[in-house]
Amino acid sequence: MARPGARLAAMPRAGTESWSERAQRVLAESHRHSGGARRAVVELLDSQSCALSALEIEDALRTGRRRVARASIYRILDELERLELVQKVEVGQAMARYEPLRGENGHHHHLVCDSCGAVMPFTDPELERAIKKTSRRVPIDVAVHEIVLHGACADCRQ
Amino acid sequence: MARPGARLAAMPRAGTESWSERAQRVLAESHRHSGGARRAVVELLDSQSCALSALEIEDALRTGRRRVARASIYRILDELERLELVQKVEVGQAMARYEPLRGENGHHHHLVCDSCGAVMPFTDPELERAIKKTSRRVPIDVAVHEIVLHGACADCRQ
DNA sequence: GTTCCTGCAAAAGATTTGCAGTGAC
DNA sequence: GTCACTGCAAATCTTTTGCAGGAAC
Repeated sequence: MARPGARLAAMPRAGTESWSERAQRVLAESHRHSGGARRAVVELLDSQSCALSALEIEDALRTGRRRVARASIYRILDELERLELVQKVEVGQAMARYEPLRGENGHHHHLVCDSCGAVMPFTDPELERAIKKTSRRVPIDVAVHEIVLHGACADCRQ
Repeated sequence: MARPGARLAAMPRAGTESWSERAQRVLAESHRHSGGARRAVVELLDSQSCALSALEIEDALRTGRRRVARASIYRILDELERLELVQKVEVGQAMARYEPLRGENGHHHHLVCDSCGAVMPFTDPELERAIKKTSRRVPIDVAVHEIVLHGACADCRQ
């Protein structure tokens, strides 16, 4: 998984760097060459507020910035995950979603409407405290946690 | 020797029936015919303490009770999910897992070792209270919640 | 010139679907 | 006998891999 040092390298410097800038920097530090596909994916991810699937990224890039091959998207997302720049989120839709890891501030969890498939972010400090406490007493070294609430959204409820 | 309750056990009522019995009953109520594949899957699920993937179920049934076709397993799991007898659990291993919904008592969440892939159940009443409170204030009608803690298990930590 | 990104195509793995045979009623 | 459950095979969908061409250094 994560390489030793990757976590430190991913730490924001002065707190002034945007996620996109930090991602570009960390990528540059761990690669010899730097191509356009990675930049396109990073910039797209940074412009989103919530998780995207690989196929949504392919679609968005095809009609937008710069076409990027599907295989490259998967490879880039894999790399970003290894560097702890994005988190893979599974919300039970038969495909993975990916979103930037922006540190404490951007940390959130997900609501999923099982009817229309909408995915929305939410935050809750109290829940966060509870889960941190739980993480200390379970028999694994918890690196990340994921909470998904499933139900019917306002539009689908009626 | 007289077994107190034996008669009751033979005539299950709402609060005393096992998950397997309830599942069989609900299935019978919503189907015209009843075949052996469904029974085999339900009994296998009932004998497990944690979530199984469709392919693990196929494997376990092939070497055990009764061979069941993969397509049938997926159809049966789908049906059990629709009837709210099982919950589909996504822990980020590129395949779905399924486990019986046993109500308050059996309710639990999951620890996943990202290194070896092990999946373990855990419970936490305080976390449960926190999540119930959260569920009331989010913009969807929460039906089920899912918490997954990722990390390294004791064996993989070294 | 060398290295390594990237795109393309094929492969792999999980899940779904179509259809025919068998078993339940 | 009829209808529905089940098995088999093929199709679909997401993700991964192998390889060759081209871009970055």
